[in-house]
Amino acid sequence: MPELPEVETTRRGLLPWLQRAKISDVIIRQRQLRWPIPRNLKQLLTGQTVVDIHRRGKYLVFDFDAGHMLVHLGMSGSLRIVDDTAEIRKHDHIDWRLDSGKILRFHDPRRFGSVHWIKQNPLEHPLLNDLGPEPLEDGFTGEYLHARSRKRNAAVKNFIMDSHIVVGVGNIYASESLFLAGIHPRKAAGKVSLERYIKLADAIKSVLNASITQGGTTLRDFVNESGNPGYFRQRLRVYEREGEPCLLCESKIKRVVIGQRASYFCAQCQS
DNA sequence: CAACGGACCTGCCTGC
DNA sequence: TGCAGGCAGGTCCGTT
Repeated sequence: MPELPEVETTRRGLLPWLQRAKISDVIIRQRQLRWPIPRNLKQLLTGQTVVDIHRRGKYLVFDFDAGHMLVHLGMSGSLRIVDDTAEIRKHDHIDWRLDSGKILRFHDPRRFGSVHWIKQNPLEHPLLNDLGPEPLEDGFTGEYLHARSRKRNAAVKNFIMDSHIVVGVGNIYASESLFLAGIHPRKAAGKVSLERYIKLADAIKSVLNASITQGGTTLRDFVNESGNPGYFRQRLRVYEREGEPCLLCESKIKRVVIGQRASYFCAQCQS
């Protein structure tokens, strides 16, 4: 499910409900996610107050006085604010009960999501300390992509989906960005020119920002903190549009598999 | 190192 | 109706 825009949408939606909220209880119904939930999560969090919520790549970082909780939504995860009257559905794995009476509820059918605890600097967590730059921040440029890609033979689509190169670009936005930049997804990363990487970096920023504005993309599972979908799906130019006309040249959008992931592009507009 | 396939899971859709 | 197979917003890990 969630790529950067969906995680950011979740963060923004949760913040007003969670900032300065105190955790009164933690209920864990399923410990086996991508990694087991820390056994002492309940003891760590009960009585703690949420100070702030940040995002690093696709991780949400919840700050408490005692440390930081990291949450990854995997492919199908979502975090919602509900109250006591909401029925507990299948795959509602964790509830964080708040003093306010509200509940933060983690739902994840595929269980690729995860929850972690780190006492000190969250950026030093092994899952975060080697991540690439944030695509919406200044350190992310075409020059950077060009420099990192030299001698790399992998498809440029795989290259920009590598979180050690740049975070937050998943399968949807990789296809969308490459379309905007006019680059064929199979082209070797090391053979893309600086000029085109500058276009690509701009395309990534603009696609991610546009999606955040629409509350993200909902293909199947994604819902925001209120249980509502995102609306960027209607704006997708190539993703899941196989056989439909390219919005620029009207030739048929193609679907191919690159690195075991579906990839969509226009053979006329992308080279 | 870089690249690739497999692994982790469930649900839903298609076709026989 | 049932069942097998394929596919889905991720990403770590082990093997080449």
